[in-house]
Amino acid sequence: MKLNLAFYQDEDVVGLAKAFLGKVLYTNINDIRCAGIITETEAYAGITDKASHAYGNRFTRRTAPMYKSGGLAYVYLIYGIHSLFNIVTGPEGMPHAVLVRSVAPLEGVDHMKKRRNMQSTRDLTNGPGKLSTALGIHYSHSGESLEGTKIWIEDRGIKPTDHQISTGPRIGIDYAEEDASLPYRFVYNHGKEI
DNA sequence: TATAAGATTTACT
DNA sequence: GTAAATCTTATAT
Repeated sequence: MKLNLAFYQDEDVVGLAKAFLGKVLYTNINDIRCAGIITETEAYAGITDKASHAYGNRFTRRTAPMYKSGGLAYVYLIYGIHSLFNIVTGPEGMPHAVLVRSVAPLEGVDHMKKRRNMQSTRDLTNGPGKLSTALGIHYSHSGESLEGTKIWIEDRGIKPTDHQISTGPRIGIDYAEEDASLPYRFVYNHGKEI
């Protein structure tokens, strides 16, 4: 039930960011298997998006995976401390990516707690740096294929309804000027009946 | 080589 | 609510 490559290679990165809500992110790192339901995403739309690392067709060793065809991980270090996990989408040469900001713990919860040095599941994976730590994702995994055995995404039949999804501007990108207010952030209000 | 700044989290006041 | 932690990357000398 892994998502196939065609799913990732859609050109509509904003639509895809929404479509990833409810999908399940799996990792199998150091022989430890963990999974979480994706509950918050942000779209980063290629070379025209001032919030994107690939804005203005900027190509560096860090951003190189974004330019490949969809279905890879783009992971980078922020503030010297946290690895942030992104899904590379779109066809080759079009540097679209979807940042996973939050997941709900599903499998391997004890291992996640251990990695995060926590006792309860509260706030275990509700932030981009937190979920990477919990799932064992490190910036050295950047460029890793999502068709491989370390990191992948499955459809487990969880489908948020429209009234369970909230939309809003992206977080922490004040530098992006007018693009900072674009409604590219999607939240799955999972477990709540509104 | 040097410098500034960051898709954040956590601990402290 | 405010600030410190911490280091790679991008950009400039």
